[in-house]
Amino acid sequence: MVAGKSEARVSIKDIARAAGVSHSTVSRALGEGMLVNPATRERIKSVALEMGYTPDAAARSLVTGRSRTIGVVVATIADPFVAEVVQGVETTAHDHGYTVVLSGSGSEPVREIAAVEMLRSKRVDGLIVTASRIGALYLDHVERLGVPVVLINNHNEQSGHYTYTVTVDNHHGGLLAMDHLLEKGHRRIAYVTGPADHSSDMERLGAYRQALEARGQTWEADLVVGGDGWPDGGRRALETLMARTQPPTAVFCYNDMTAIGLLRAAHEMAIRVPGAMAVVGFDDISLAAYVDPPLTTIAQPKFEMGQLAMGMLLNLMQTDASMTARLSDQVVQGRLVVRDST
Amino acid sequence: MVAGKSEARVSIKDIARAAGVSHSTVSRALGEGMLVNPATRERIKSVALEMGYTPDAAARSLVTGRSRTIGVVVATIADPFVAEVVQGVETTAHDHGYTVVLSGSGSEPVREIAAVEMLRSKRVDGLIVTASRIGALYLDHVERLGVPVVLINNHNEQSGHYTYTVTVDNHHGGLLAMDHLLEKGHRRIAYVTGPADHSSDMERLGAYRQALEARGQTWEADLVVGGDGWPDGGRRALETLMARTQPPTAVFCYNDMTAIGLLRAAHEMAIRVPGAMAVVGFDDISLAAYVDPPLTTIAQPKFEMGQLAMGMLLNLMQTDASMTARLSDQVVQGRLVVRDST
DNA sequence: TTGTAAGCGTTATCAC
DNA sequence: GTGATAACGCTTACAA
Repeated sequence: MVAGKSEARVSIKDIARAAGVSHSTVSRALGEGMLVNPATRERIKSVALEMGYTPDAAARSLVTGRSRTIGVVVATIADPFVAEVVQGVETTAHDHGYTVVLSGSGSEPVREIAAVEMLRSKRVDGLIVTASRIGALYLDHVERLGVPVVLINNHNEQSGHYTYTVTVDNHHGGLLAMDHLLEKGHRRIAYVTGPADHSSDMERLGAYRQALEARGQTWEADLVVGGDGWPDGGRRALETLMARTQPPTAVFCYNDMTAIGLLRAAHEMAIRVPGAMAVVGFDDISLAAYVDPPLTTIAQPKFEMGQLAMGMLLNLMQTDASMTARLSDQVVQGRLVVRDST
Repeated sequence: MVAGKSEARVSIKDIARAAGVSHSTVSRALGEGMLVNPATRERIKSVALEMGYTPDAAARSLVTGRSRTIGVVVATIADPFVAEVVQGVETTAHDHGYTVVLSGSGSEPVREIAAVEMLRSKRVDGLIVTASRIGALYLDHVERLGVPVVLINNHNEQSGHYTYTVTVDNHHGGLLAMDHLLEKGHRRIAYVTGPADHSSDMERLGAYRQALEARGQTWEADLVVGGDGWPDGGRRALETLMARTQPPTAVFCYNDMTAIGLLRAAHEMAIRVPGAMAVVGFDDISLAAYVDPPLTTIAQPKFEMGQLAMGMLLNLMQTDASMTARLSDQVVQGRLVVRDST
């Protein structure tokens, strides 16, 4: 508690007074590339340190027009996949002097709009969005922020000048999963979907169909059942599947959460995995290795995707907005991780 | 894309010009309780809406001295427990017009200090911290922010005027877990610790010992083994435990992550759970119900704890700093959730 | 190399 | 009820 707990905020002017210079000299001395007498610069710096000075971001932002802040919009941070991506974003942001404003939407349009309005008010320099469904209406709202936007695992249906994407190659990943199952000899394979209208779900489903057709099989509508991206959806999906006249011997799930719920339901219904039913997920969330049996899945480089998204955003933010040399959307590859569920 | 995508930011002055009033009238009209002619207020409001006006938080913050922003410092958002708490914080914050700045420290002191410096610069109005270990040095740094701080699941060793806590009753929770095990007839019960020096770990361990002693048993140092709060720590702990001359028949784990790793190791070592070994965790993370066997655990009201912490912070922030009617630290009770691992 | 002055978008204090 | 005017803390021409 000793000293240092000065009640009053110390400003650049206070330092100027204490160092016997003008406040603009202080500003220059504390800045990077500006020309100041090395001697006075050192003096000013030490005075600043002594007085416990911290620049006021708001004041700086007001004049520079840049906040060194980015917004991150997620459906819910309680989704393990999202959390890992955000960690990648946050780490990279901090390494480059950017601050992250987190905004959960719960997928509710109202909250999403409110969140964007708040970010607009905060004058964020960029935006990273991983909310599950990016409606056209919402994207329009986002575009009006006038700042670069990077979407993670979402298709950029409407190609604005400002929005870019980082996505896992869902088609490739889906093929990896299906080929693995097919190679294991499975012929009746089901697919459990994710949340409706999510582009990554549609692509994974597309790969599912294509893999089947490539083997001369036709996909049966009966074997594609709806999930929601959460364990309960997987549990219900299995119940539906087992009620079919001819249940599948394997199931490819939209994501690990779905697969994990399905695994548990299988256990309760005394369906041996992988003996009676093989299951593969998508994401490779950290707990996938700890369920029983450990889950075979398509690993997404989550942390790296966050880093990549933030890296793109950094580029977009420093690039002169007029220089519209369109960066290319980034696609990363998933990796098949074989564990014991197949 | 139509209209509306005005390149230039529209300010209060632009509205004033368009509405034929002074900028201060606009400010009043847009504000809540100020007296303005109802007619002009409506006119101004509609002009503002039409022009797509959004107030500049930085400018406002500069003059009011409040940023309507709070900082949330976590060790890692990839911890499911943390993520759920943060969700509670974020939801409540947004409901009250506050923005959340997220800062991950990775438990590295350097990053933690850097994070605090950044928050200081951003002039956050308050801080919520769930980083695992709050060293005295760090707390000192935090205190110098001069804003209220709420610690989650951390003891407030150093009682500053500004720091309060929200904690689960670790002792009670630990007793719940132990009593459950004891009632099931277990006599050789082990405890797997969490990260070193974490107050919640020490309290849970304290409860472990007390429960044993209350039954006239002495606790054996051999049965308390070190974990780290993550699955691998649990796995290693079980290996250590099974190497003892007389292994335990039950184990109480610092948290669910630890328990889940231990469960997996048990499976691999062909140790039947709960038959040969009962295990109970702490936290009730969402996946606890999905491992095999579903984990018996002490549920913490994570979301509510986040809400509570944010609620306290809201109080502290609006309360005149001088009015030091010390709010009391909040302690919430855990709940025993019996599943199949015991 | 340094100081003076203007201005970023608000709110707040005065007069009128 | 409304309009000047002065801050808030900073960066950035422009002068000296």
